[in-house]
Amino acid sequence: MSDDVCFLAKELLGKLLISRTSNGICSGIIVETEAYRGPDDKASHSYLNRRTPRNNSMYLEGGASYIYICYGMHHLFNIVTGTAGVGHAVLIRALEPYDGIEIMQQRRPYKTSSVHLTKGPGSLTQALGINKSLDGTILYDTLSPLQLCEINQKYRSEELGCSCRIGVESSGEAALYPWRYFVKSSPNVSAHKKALS
DNA sequence: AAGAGGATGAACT
DNA sequence: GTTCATCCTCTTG
Repeated sequence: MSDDVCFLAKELLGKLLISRTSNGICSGIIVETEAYRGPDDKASHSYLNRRTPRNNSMYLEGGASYIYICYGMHHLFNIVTGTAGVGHAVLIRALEPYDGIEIMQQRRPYKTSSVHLTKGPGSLTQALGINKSLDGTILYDTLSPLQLCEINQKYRSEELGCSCRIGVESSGEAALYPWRYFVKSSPNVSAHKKALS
């Protein structure tokens, strides 16, 4: 279906993201995502199938990670969803801390409450120790430093919301696409347009 | 070679 | 709600 990456962005809510580093294991439940849909989405780095050294891993087979640096200082973590050569990806915007919370707190330089620990795309990567060296990682391998995992967390459709995406105002019509998905009740979801559904 | 702008977060008013 | 830290990446010349 043409809305595949959007469908998957919603499906990823409730999945567990696990990070394994020399500091230990920690994980969080995905509660906020955004879909970026390949060549026809002006807000996507893969708009018009553009290829640069930065976005190369967006064109990997689905199940890989795409990690890049935003504003020169924040690492943003995406899950590639398309077939090889198609630049579809889902940005992970927020997690609910699940395991290894003390490790995450140690990684966060500011004294943040546990709510803020993994709230926001730049925050969660810092909490899980995600950086560019993990770009292109295969996420379904059980020994991977980054693994996506099914736990039995299901949400009813009325528990989920959607809105337009954050920080893409300059992308014209694409800024209006309702491709941000989130768990309404989660305190870890950014407040931005949380009320829309 | 240079410049503009960016899928942000934290602190402060 | 506003401001600014901070620097990488892409585009243009």
